[in-house]
Amino acid sequence: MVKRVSLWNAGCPVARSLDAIGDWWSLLIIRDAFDGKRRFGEFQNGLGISKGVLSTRLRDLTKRGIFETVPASDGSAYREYVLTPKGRGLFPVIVALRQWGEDYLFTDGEARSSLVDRDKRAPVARLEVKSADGRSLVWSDTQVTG
Amino acid sequence: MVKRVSLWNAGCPVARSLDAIGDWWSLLIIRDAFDGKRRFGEFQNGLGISKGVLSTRLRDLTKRGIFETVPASDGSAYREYVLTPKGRGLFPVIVALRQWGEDYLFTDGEARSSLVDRDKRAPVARLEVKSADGRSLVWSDTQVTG
DNA sequence: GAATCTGGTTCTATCTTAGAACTGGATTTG
DNA sequence: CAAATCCAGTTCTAAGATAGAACCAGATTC
Repeated sequence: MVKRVSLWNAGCPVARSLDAIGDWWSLLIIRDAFDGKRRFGEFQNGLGISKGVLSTRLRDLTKRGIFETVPASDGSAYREYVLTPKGRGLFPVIVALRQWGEDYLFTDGEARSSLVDRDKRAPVARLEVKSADGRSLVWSDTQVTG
Repeated sequence: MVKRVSLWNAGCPVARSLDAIGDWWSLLIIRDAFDGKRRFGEFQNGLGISKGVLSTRLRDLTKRGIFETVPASDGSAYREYVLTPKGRGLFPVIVALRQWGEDYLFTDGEARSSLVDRDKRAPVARLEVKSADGRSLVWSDTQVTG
């Protein structure tokens, strides 16, 4: 990500993460990759994003090591975009965003998608922030140091 | 959040969350609120953000119920911005971003801040995505339905 | 009471996104 | 096998978001 105030020098991991993926579209593209999309046209159709923006974002995310391109899985001459391990490391971020949205942005009974465990078909458990020895923590139990 | 393609109608909690907080600055403002900042000037000095953008963002986040304004804690005539329970619900999102950044965006030994448990001073545990019955899940163990 | 601080508002310039047209290679179809 | 269509982009213009500075009025400090 260029241009804007750089958040890189912050010494804060949150700021560095947002420097990499904090534009309007990147996390949605990453979400779609987790949902199985791989082809340029799949991302574009699913998101309703302009092709120019998608192209720029995919290029940047690939440069940052979040995506890589591989030969298309159907044997055609095209290439597909898949998440690297670094990209897959963003799964808790996507889950956290999903759960916050579920809690606060949908009314009871409103139709929405769910994230489930493939085996049991049960919704994934709520994410919990915990201490090293397993206690559940709310934000006021924590502190940023350094 | 106005203007851009609205992500609200998506039926996807991730998209709705990003509709609310997916601009360049909101999560950083929210991070600073978790770090204890309350005053307009504190946010502005800490972030190095233009006052016009900060003003617009704080107003929008307040309208969305993520922040509320309260009388200043020092008894002056000013007001302060504090997170609502809805805003505090974003703590796992901030922690997830922090942990991804720690894992992938800092080199070994590079100085950075840490999130610790106030009591024990130990770093907070890694977030884990789990099934309803407690198994640890990677993204390929999960599926979006609906 | 003057100086300074505070929390904005307003303005211009630059970057990001929206949307459409264009392009050349790949694939499909008749 | 050639024409039609699909695919993955590139390029362009217009509108919105951000960067940065100037301005302003009320609050606070000295």
